[in-house]
Amino acid sequence: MSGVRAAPRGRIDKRQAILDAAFRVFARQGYANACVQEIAAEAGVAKPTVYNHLDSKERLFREAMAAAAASATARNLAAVDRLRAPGDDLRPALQEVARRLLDCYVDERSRALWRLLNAELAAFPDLLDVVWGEGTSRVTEALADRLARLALAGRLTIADPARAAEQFSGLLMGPVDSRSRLGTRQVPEVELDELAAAAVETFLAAFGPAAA
Amino acid sequence: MSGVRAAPRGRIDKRQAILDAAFRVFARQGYANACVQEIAAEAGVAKPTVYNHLDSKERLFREAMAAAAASATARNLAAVDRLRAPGDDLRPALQEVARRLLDCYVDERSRALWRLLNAELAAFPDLLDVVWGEGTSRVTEALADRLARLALAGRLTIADPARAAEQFSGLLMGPVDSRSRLGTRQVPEVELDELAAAAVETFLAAFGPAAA
Amino acid sequence: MSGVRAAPRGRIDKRQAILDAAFRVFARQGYANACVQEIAAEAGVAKPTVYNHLDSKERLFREAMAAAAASATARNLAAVDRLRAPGDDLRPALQEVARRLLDCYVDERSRALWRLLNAELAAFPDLLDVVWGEGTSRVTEALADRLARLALAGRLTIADPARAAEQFSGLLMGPVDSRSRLGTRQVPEVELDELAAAAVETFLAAFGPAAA
Amino acid sequence: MSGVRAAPRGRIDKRQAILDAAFRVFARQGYANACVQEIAAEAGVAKPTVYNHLDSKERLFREAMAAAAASATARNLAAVDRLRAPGDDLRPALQEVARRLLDCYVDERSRALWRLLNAELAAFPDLLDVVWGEGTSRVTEALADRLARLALAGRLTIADPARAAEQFSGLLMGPVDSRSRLGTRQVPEVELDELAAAAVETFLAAFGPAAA
DNA sequence: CATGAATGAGATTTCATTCAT
DNA sequence: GATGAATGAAATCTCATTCAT
Repeated sequence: MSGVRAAPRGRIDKRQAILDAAFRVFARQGYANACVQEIAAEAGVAKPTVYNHLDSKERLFREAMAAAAASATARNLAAVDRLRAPGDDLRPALQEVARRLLDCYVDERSRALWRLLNAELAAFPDLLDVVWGEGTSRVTEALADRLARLALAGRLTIADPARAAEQFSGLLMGPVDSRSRLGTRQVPEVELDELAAAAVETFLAAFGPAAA
Repeated sequence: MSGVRAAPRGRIDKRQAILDAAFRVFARQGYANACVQEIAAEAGVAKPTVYNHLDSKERLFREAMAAAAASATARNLAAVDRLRAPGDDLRPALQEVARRLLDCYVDERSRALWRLLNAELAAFPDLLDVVWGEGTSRVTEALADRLARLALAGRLTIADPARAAEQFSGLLMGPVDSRSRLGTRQVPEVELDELAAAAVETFLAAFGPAAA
Repeated sequence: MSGVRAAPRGRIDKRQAILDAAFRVFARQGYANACVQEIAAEAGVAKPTVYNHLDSKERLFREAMAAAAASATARNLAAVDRLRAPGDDLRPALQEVARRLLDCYVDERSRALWRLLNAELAAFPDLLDVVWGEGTSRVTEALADRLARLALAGRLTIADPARAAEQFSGLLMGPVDSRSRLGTRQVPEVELDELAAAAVETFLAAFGPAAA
Repeated sequence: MSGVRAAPRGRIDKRQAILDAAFRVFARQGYANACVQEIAAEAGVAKPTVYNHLDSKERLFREAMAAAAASATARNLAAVDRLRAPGDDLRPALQEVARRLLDCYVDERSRALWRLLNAELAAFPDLLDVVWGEGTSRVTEALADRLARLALAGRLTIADPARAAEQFSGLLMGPVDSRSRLGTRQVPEVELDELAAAAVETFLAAFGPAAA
């Protein structure tokens, strides 16, 4: 009666609401401790409704993880994409990338995704492909691609772009893990800025144009 | 030494056996999925015996984690200790430390400890103090101490030893996570050697005596 | 004949289709295990449509059973009716009746009806009236009637026709239950012939004209 | 402390109590409708205790059925055994056998066993071997054996003992099913006597020494 | 001290049934 | 009249934990 013969928006929204609720609950409780009851309550539906949309707790978990991974990957790739047009000076571009990647990394949902992936790797080995394969490794590859371009353009001195990309990530993630104590403490913005700057400093010392 | 008013060795041994079994089972199944039954079976005792030694599943988990963390920390500290007497050339010493730390990191029990820590951080926040505080952060501090000494001796150029130590770790852990796909693939020895060499290369480019 | 103020044929057909599907599903799964969902699917309609035609699973069951019972009874009565005009020699007529009753008995749907009746007797005591009262007992009575007529005509020697009819049935059902292992094995036609012949043989030995 | 170091009678008794309760509940409600909760309550134990003794509802059912079948079979065989020493006149011996078999047949537990067997044959095909194969068919064979001996001794005229035994059973079961309306009505003792007598009457007419 | 047996609490999942379209 | 979506109720099974021996 609403004129345009409303598309089944309700169905889509509800499925999405359930997946979102599921991820939140899994993030709080872990897979085994989370109970479907609570997910349903958090999504504002009855328990069987959850089972109408997703067949089982396992499926619920996989789909919620896949969705979270996709979203995290997108943000990471967007950050790396900043290197596409670096401008005259490379350093500020690299720092911006670094800073954005740190933002991704300290993001609540990203941390949760990471924790859950580590936690359930033994029980759900295929998550590795979904979360890591389609996520982290694609980001590293994208970064490696950009670095390779810059090396070709003579703006960096890199023999193995893949390893350079891995080290760039490591220079960010290692310290931020330490400063945030595995994500249990909020790291002030200014400290993140410093982390990014320090990582780029080290990276450029090793791979900058004058290197070697 | 036994015989004369026997020390309760059997009791201690059994307790240790239970804790070992517990860690193995927790590592395989995660905390929530592990059941005390199985731990008892793996330790070769009956279920109530487990409860005689450790009051509850929670306690069992905490103690097993603490023991594993202590052992991992010891290995890490031993690796770092190699920097106490670096020899004339710094590079081989750093490479040896790097290589030993990688060995620690890819170790089965270490990976399990890490997974469990991530997994149960929300449910057992105090694990952070036990595992990270007494473990990882002490290792980083020890490394920072060594680096600071070397800087004072003019053999490295380091403004912030803590950050340098964090970056050193990051240059190792980032790539090895990537190469081992979160520990699900065995990384060949030779590749670990290369990883260590590359990390030290980058580190020295940034913090070597000639740096800046 | 259609077109002109269409009789609600479609409705009737659909109701029948649902009842047929219901009986098939109940036969396969039993009452409690059958689910309305599956019945709807087997009938090619949606679940609420089933509820539009039949108010509840219980009702669905009763009606499906009643329909199956009516159909089985009709076949049985037709078989017995063969005795209405026995011909000169009684034996072949009796054998034909026996043979047809065996056919009814080994029929897939009949066996299912029987199984379901036994299974749900406790839960649906009224099924006894519908299935047995309107079915089996009417058949036995019809048979008794025929036998009584033949006794009156001096062609059989029967004191209690009801009991004779029951024994006639027993002589068929007992052996066929045994040979078919409760209907789980197909009994070859020739074996059914023999069973019929043997039953009639025994029956005539006891109740034949020369008996006494 | 009870002197003779009590054998683990409690365990055995409890298992038996559970199986008994299970059979009673299954008999009342059917397999699917029975719930373990109720079985536990009827046995006077907690639900998990049931699962400690029998792994699953299915297992519970199978064992309860097997036990009931064994007990029923034993009674039936004992009845048939009466033919071992028939005495001078065969008729009273046959009547006694018949009468005892009827007793077995109208027994509450036997009827329940029969109903459950029919009901769950589709879901548990192997019950056929346990209940029928080890039960009904063994009884029929035992009866056939006895009849064959009597035929050899010239006291009966039987070509096919197996079929004779099946018919003997049929002559009892058919009428008693009818009179008891599938076991829902109690048949008076005197009527059972008559049924037995009538069955033997017919049987002897067909297979008595003077037959044919 | 070690253990077999028992249990209270809670988890996943299924299903008959009803709205709103 | 037919259907997709939603739900209340209940069933099986598991597990941490405690007695009694």
